[in-house]
Amino acid sequence: MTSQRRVVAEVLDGEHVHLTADEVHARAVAKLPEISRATVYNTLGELVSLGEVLEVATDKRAKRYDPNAHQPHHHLVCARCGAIRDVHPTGNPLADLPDSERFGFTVSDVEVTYRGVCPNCAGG
Amino acid sequence: MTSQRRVVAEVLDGEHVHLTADEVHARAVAKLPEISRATVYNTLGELVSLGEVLEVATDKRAKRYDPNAHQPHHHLVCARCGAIRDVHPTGNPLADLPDSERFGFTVSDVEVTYRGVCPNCAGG
DNA sequence: GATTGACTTGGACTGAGTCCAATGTAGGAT
DNA sequence: ATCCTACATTGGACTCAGTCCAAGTCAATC
Repeated sequence: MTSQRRVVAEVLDGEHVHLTADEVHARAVAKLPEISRATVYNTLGELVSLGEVLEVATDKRAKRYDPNAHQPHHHLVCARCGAIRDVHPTGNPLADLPDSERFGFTVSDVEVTYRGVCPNCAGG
Repeated sequence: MTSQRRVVAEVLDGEHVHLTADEVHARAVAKLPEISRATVYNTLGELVSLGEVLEVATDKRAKRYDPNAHQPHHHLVCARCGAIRDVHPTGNPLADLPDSERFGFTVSDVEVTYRGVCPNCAGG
């Protein structure tokens, strides 16, 4: 493990962060001025492969990186400001997909994104 | 309504299509050779605003446009080849999000994406 | 101290999408 | 039928996120 990778891992440390790659890069630069974007992308890619970090694509702009990979959860996104909260719905959506709706697929994963308006945006 | 818009609407006609904007453009060009990409994007954007077509962002590449907007449904995506099927799970995931997990948001919508491997990719 | 191989760098490149000024056109007014 | 005008279309430049690659760096090994 190199100093660059350590810095990227440190940036992602913390529970409720959902940073874009560029935001990760910006924060990494603050700690290690000459780290490059390419290295940040490489390291994020490795962390994702290792299962340490999740990619979330809640908006259609940049992917976000979610360090809370070990507790399964879904996301609630504000349609106005883009704020993201981790949420834990009851029930298991995988169980809600009957065999007749699986078309022979081996279904392994489900991703749920709730959309709405956050109190800040609603209040203003 | 102009001929360009008619052509875009025609391309999207059909139940189980999930085309990217470029694919829509390619098919539109086959019917109306000089239609531009910008017009295809404009028209798709309007159809989305009108609620006639849904944007789906199942992979991290191009958005796809789903003309099946009037029957609520979710998507099942093959992790290998990207094939997309419309699915209709039982249950209502909105009801599965308790108030305590809404953080004051006004939640209006939920999007569920199942991932797995399709029979083609599994068999090969 | 030289070799090695993995890691990093920066810049060029790609793909998807947006923006904008110039041009074209549908369809109502005359 | 012709004219007008507001709106639609065009194409090209631009942005943004991300990938690729050749060259450079570094640490551990021989």
